[in-house]
Amino acid sequence: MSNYDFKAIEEKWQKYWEEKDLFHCGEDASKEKYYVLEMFPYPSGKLHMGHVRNYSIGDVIARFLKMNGYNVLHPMGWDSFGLPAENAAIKHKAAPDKWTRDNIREMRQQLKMLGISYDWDREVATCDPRYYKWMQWIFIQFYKHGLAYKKKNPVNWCPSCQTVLANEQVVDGACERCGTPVGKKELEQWYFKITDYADRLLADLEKLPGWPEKVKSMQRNWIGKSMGAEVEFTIEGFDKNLTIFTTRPDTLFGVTYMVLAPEHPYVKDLVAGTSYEKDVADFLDRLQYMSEIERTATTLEKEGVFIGRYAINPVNGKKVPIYIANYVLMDYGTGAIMAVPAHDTRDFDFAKKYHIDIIPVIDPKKDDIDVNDLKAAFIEDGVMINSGPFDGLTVEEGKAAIIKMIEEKGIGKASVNYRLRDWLISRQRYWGTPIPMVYCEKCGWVPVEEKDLPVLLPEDVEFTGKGESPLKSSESFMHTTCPKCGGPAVRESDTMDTFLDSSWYFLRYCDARNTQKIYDKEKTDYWMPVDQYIGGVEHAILHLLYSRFFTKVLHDLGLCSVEEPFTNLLTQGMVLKDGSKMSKSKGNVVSPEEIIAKYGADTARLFILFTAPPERDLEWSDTGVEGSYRFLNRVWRLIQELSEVIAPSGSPVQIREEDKELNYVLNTTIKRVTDDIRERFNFNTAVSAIMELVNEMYRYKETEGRNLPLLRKASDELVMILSPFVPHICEELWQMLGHEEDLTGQKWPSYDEKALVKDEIEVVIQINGKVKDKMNVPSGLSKDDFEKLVMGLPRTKELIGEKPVAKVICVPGKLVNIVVK
RNA sequence: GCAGGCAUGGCGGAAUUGGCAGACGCGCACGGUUCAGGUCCGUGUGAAAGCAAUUUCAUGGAGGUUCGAAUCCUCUUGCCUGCACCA
Repeated sequence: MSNYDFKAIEEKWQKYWEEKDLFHCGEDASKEKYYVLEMFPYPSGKLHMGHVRNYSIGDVIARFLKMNGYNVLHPMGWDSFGLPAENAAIKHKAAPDKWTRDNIREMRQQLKMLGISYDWDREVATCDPRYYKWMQWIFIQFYKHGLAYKKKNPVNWCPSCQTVLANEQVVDGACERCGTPVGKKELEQWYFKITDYADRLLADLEKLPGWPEKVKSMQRNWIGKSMGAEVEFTIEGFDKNLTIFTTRPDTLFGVTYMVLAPEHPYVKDLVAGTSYEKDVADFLDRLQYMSEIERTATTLEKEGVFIGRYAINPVNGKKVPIYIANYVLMDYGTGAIMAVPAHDTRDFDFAKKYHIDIIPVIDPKKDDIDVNDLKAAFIEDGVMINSGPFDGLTVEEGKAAIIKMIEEKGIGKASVNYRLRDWLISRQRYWGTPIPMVYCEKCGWVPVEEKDLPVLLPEDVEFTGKGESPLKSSESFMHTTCPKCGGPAVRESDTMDTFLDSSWYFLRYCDARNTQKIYDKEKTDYWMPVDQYIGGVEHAILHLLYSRFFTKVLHDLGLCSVEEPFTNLLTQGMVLKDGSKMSKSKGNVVSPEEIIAKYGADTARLFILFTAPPERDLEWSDTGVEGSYRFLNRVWRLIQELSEVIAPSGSPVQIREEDKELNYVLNTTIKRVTDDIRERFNFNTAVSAIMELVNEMYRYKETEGRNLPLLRKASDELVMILSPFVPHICEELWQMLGHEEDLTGQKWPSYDEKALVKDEIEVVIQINGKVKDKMNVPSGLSKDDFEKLVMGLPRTKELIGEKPVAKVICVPGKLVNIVVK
């Protein structure tokens, strides 16, 4: 009897898999393909438990499907551009390149220690010139198709990271990375035209039944589509019309004032030379001292000033005052609104404060609301009033009718607005993909020619951490010639947002070593889409939205057949300790290294897969880990003992009466595990089922005259169905059972339908829906026979007693419910 | 405010189509093995009442549909997540 020496076993099999190159895959038209992908990590240096969870889940799926005959693509790589490497460079004077490569080496080693079945031949690192060459190539395709443009705009600026941020990277007014409050800065930057795809990104969410509702709803929210109308108001004594956006054209007759965003370009001209000029300047001054967070807080008191001008309502010719106010934002809609205090909460508050008229145009038709003395804005459905020819229409009808009218009169049109902004992709940082653009005095912005890619990151740079791209400090990098006219030119010194790098890596995996093209389209056509994508819900908006955008653009450019990259998405829960996320600052980190050293990778994997279903948060438990370790030892002892006595492999199995229970448990377990992995990803219940089988085998092996061929079959199949979860110990046990070939190449066991049916089944007898007794009856009876049998039993008669039977409900094979008066 | 999700023993969680609530594991208790501790093996373990057979209660709360509800419907409470002066 030997002990379960996990360390030796895990090293042995990891080496074996690597030497045999067992997880390498290629296109094979004769097999059904399956692309399983886990979100690639940032190489911070050490794996954490969240990684272990992510990759263990993916590995169960990959190994299971491989055993089920699928051609499985399961790659891994590194999202290796980004700030930490550059900060390390500033702090320790270490080259970002070396720092990153060291970390990758270390983390690759740790991943191998977990025994995840990756095809390492497809490994990519986004900081590798062989990868970012194609990133630059994609940028140029975007540029050539009008999807990349440069624009001067107030942008989000993180004073700590010393770089700009995309809207998506600003969380609660602070930097997503470091938590520093974000400011505004006027800068000329590169943008991607994601707004061109807003409608498709929204509509195609309907094509993703395999995504969690939560993620789809977050994306819908983020895209923020509003249907409404644009209406033009004339301004008294001013030659330009004021265009507003509204979602409530039906309330157009209830407009009592207008509001412009303080930054609205008209404001200056409208007050120039009037007595209101000073009021407006004072108001703008006050706003400037506020941070973005204060400025946009919902709790902020609504404030504004009248600017001395009037607009004319185009539908009734009414003259209404124009205000500027803090609650109207320049970067949504047209930066101007029509205010209908009777039917908008914000307008109502503002009108009350500044004593502006409130004219109801929607009648609530409710007794408890007096239309002419509203206590609050009425924002629900009702019937139009005070609206001339439109009186009597419902809100829905009114919207359509008014839009039709303004379109006919040429004073407005139906319009759609999105919350989504174009994607700001420039970063004033070193450790990212250089933007392959050159500026020439004569020709303007010119893309670098394809033959000159990649534009390599220079090494002679200074890391100051001061607001300007370090690339600027490299003379040799900056000065170049114009690809168009050959004259002197300078390079773009900014690098790309690292979210670009991760928006197409799943395509590159399909043909990761191609040096001639971004990839061979035939290969992506074979592998794409990703059948199962797995990662944390924190990427629900950023990464997943950007990846969908890239896929659609590449599709439109004829580079990709699919329009959606990820068919199924599994968002795994967090790994918690003492109720909160593991973090260094809280001091509640359990390191994977530590657990692997103490119990082995198989125990770590088993614990994580068994303790909670994948979508839920997982509470770390030291005793739970012990339990998983205990179970593996139990399996080890069982198979070790049986391997010495059981019949040889392939012995014919005869099932006798006394073998039926084990045979039943064995077959149901295979069915449960198969279904749990394939249909539901419920690894916790799959493991439970296997534990029950092990318990039954322990019981059965002590019985007299045990069936040795059956025990052989049970042992083999137990090891096989356990192997996707804990592959190392299973390979070892498989070998112990006398098999010459490795377990990884085995075919997943099937179950015998006949063995799933017992001769006798336990049924429940209920009186008025309450369980009164249980009894065994032969299985496979018809409904009538079953009812006759049960009703004829003395025990049933006893339970009914003297009471008259009103009804009998009979579910064959399950229960009989007798309703008595 | 809007949107999405969650709620089951001391704990993690099961219950797949409306059909035995609490599988499996942790923890705990008792017994065996042991010089002893650990390991391992066995038994028990939702609550309350009872010597017991058994009975009653129980899936956040209140109603409802149904022969039958953790599961379906209505309302409600608490928690988590996302968005938010978005016109």
